[in-house]
Amino acid sequence: MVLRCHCPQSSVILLSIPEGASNLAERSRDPVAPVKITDVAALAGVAPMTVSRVLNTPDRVSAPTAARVRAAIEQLGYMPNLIAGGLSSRRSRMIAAVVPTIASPMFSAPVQAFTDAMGLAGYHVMLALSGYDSQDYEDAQIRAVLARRPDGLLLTGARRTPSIRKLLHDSHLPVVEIWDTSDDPTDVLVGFDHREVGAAVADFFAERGHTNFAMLYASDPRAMARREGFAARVAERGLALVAERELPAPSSIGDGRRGLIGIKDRLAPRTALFCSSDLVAHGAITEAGLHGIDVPGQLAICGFGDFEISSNGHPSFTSVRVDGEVIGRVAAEQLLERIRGTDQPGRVLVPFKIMVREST
Amino acid sequence: MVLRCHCPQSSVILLSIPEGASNLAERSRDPVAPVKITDVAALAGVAPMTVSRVLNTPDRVSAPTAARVRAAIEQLGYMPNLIAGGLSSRRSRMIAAVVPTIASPMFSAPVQAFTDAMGLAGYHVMLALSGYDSQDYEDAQIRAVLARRPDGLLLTGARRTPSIRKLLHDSHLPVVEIWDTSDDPTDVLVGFDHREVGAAVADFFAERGHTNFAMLYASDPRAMARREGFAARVAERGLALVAERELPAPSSIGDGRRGLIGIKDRLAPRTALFCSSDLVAHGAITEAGLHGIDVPGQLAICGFGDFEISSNGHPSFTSVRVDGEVIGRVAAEQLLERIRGTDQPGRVLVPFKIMVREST
DNA sequence: TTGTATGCGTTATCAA
DNA sequence: TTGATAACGCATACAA
Repeated sequence: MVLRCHCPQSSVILLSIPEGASNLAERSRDPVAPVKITDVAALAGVAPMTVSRVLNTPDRVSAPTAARVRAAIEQLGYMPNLIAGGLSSRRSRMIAAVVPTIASPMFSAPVQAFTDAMGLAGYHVMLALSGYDSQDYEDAQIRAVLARRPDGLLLTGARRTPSIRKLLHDSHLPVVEIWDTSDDPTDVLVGFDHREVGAAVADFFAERGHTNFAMLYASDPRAMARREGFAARVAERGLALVAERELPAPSSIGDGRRGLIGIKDRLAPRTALFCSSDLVAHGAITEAGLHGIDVPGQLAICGFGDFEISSNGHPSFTSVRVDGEVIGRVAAEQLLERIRGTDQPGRVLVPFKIMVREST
Repeated sequence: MVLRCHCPQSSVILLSIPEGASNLAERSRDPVAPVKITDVAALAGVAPMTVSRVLNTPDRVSAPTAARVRAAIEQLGYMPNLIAGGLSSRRSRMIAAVVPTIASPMFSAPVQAFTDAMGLAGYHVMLALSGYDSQDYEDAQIRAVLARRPDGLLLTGARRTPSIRKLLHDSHLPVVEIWDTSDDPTDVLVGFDHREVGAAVADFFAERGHTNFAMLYASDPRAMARREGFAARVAERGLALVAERELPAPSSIGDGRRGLIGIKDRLAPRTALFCSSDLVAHGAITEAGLHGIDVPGQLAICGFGDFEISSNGHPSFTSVRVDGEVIGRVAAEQLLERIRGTDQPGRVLVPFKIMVREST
């Protein structure tokens, strides 16, 4: 027997089946009755509520009773049903995380740290990927996860549509927004100002004597905010933005290479280029090398993200460091405090820092 | 007022609160009674069951009734409670994914593709990160997610401890294991044989006339399987493995650099190096350049993963391509078929391919 | 410290 | 096609 794969792009897939291996083929429609709390209670000779207490509030149970209950749990292999518990207690112990993608370190790092930190506190994280294409899709993802009755939400960015904002308000759910800032966040926020980042990079270049600037930026809201801050500061200083180019979001190394090709004829003899991510910067540096453009002599380059490639590649390149892991961990802390009701909503602004390396 | 952050490693965090912004501070302990199915039913003048049918099996409801119900849903902003629905129907419409990390493209790509594909089918994905440190921790993560009563599981690799294997069998849950293969998978499997990969790379090098081999490998089970396949094939051919070094898992570019330093004194004049990931390969190439070791003249290098840096960096380098997105998408397909009961368990072996570039 | 009664919001099942 | 009833498995609230 040969299994068929309905995946159009994967015509190259080889298929096979295990020979005589024992597996779950015999899955029945009538699964073994799973052990429930009443079974444990019966075996331990206590009320179901006592079993529940052993699991949730052990200090309110006497030691000998608890021991009997634990023995029964062990013997039966009891595993509490958190769906039922969640319905009853109205606390799902789940958090929904809505991020554009986890294919970029920009978001995989905070999501990883957030998931780890929430896991330690007994929460599971549901992942919803919103992409970069449409606000409607993000809104739909938020609505969809709300049907799971999460105990809290992690959202990316601080720009919400009015209907989603109203929905979140009415739900009274703790919400942490990351990777951006706003004067009027939905609830808690852990992020930084992307316009400030752009301005800081412009200042950094200007202070090193640059007068000609360029930018390669992805077409996502935050990359565009960095671009605006950069361009505005260049203009304030009366300097020249000689070239810029918008790239797809999220942008890849290849986009950076293509981007550099797109702007290279407009570069001044000594230009300072700000790239909206380290992947773009790496691509731009690679392509510059192939065209004999000297970095940093003719072209100084600053990336964003401080991914490992900026420091451990060769040549190393200057990049704006924002610690995604810290954002994820602090977001978890803040959300947990909101869930426990021990804290007021607020903004946590995380610092960014320009890591100066060989490319500038 | 200044909020304090309890995050020890993040002493550099600046804190502030929004001024006069409207947010969720007024979160009450008695949230607005959420709209439930009975409210919709009352407004539409039907039984709750009819509302449920409009949502879940619309073809079993007459058009006019369905229209009235939909109007009521719209008017009240009703959002079904999937926790309650899950308890009643015994189907949570959630899948748990247990992967070591999403910080590496090795796993973020399949998880992303899997999450997207399952989302289209109405499933949400719960993420559990198992790390690389201990089997016990992975087992604990699997047990923890089972308490959520997922409708299926995505697990990484094909090596399960006996107790987990028994637990999964007894649960009768569809399980898809990815990124490895086994003669005796738990249920469905979408992966490939890492020993074969190692052997194929050894063959590739040998056919190009190499007689001296080296390896840098991460200390995770699959990277070690690639190493075994590589070393075994080198031995079979009667050739020499002149140097190898184990690196932390997951390994970074920096690990690759340090790894190369560790083996460089033992390299033969013409050595073929297999690295367990493209990050390691990139680090090794970078470090080789700094030591004046010519790639590929003195040192030929092959990576694993075919991450973008292998093709779009400079110099480009040879790498083993395995399409993580395809693995994720096919894993979703297979799991959905198992959930629907329309397919038998089996293995899908995805192909790998050596992408030859400038480093060999 | 432990137990009892009740409800969480939905869907399976059967009857009309 | 629609409705009534009874779970689903657990935790809240109160009583003992």
